[in-house]
Amino acid sequence: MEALQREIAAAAVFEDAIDFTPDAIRDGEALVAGIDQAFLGERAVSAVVLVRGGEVVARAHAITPLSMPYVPGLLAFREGEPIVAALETLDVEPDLLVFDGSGRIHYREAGLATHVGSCFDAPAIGVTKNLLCGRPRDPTDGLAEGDRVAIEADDSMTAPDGTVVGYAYQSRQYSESKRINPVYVSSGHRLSAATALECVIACGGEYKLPRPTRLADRYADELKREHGG
DNA sequence: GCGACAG
DNA sequence: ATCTTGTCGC
Repeated sequence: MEALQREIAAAAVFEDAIDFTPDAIRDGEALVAGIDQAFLGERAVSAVVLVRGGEVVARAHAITPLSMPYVPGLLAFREGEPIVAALETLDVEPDLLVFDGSGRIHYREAGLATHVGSCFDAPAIGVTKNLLCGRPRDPTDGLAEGDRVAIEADDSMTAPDGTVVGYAYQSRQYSESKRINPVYVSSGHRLSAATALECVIACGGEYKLPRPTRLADRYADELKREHGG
């Protein structure tokens, strides 16, 4: 599986190859898909929420059996197929896919966002609440809202040491006493690290996670309740 | 052997 | 991710 990830990484494009801009996302000229999952025993509940100009345009989901356990570094093999099942029920093509998982911030530069984005050859971004690997260029605690810190490749990764593979982004910061952790943003496919971050910022949101991801998160919970849990 | 690890 | 009540703060 590691070998396959290296192939996927080789096919992935970590440069801008998109036909929209972050501003287009703000202006409602781009369709963004937020993707997340919840679990029901040995079944995955995959949720997709399509957002345009901050408004929900459509939702799609799929409940499928899981074939693999969770293994750090191999998340795409567990969640990839279930997510594809949900994406296939869409009747429109999103301009951008935003995943709840890493993109290039991955040992072999092949996180969930890279894996699925590359398969669909669609622009993709990975957003996580915890850092899988890589090293922040500067301390990430105590950042102010809007701050960003580059994440560089470390020796646990195949990318050349020091390569900027993503960013820690302080999307929210309420008070200074009880601090919130930043989110980690990385390109999955057809985006540079910097543009991926700009796209996430353009997605907006009132919470820590970008709006599309947050909405998919809640939709997944809603589905989970409906189907027992 | 020790450390470290998305969801 | 998931199991889970109350609770502190804006």
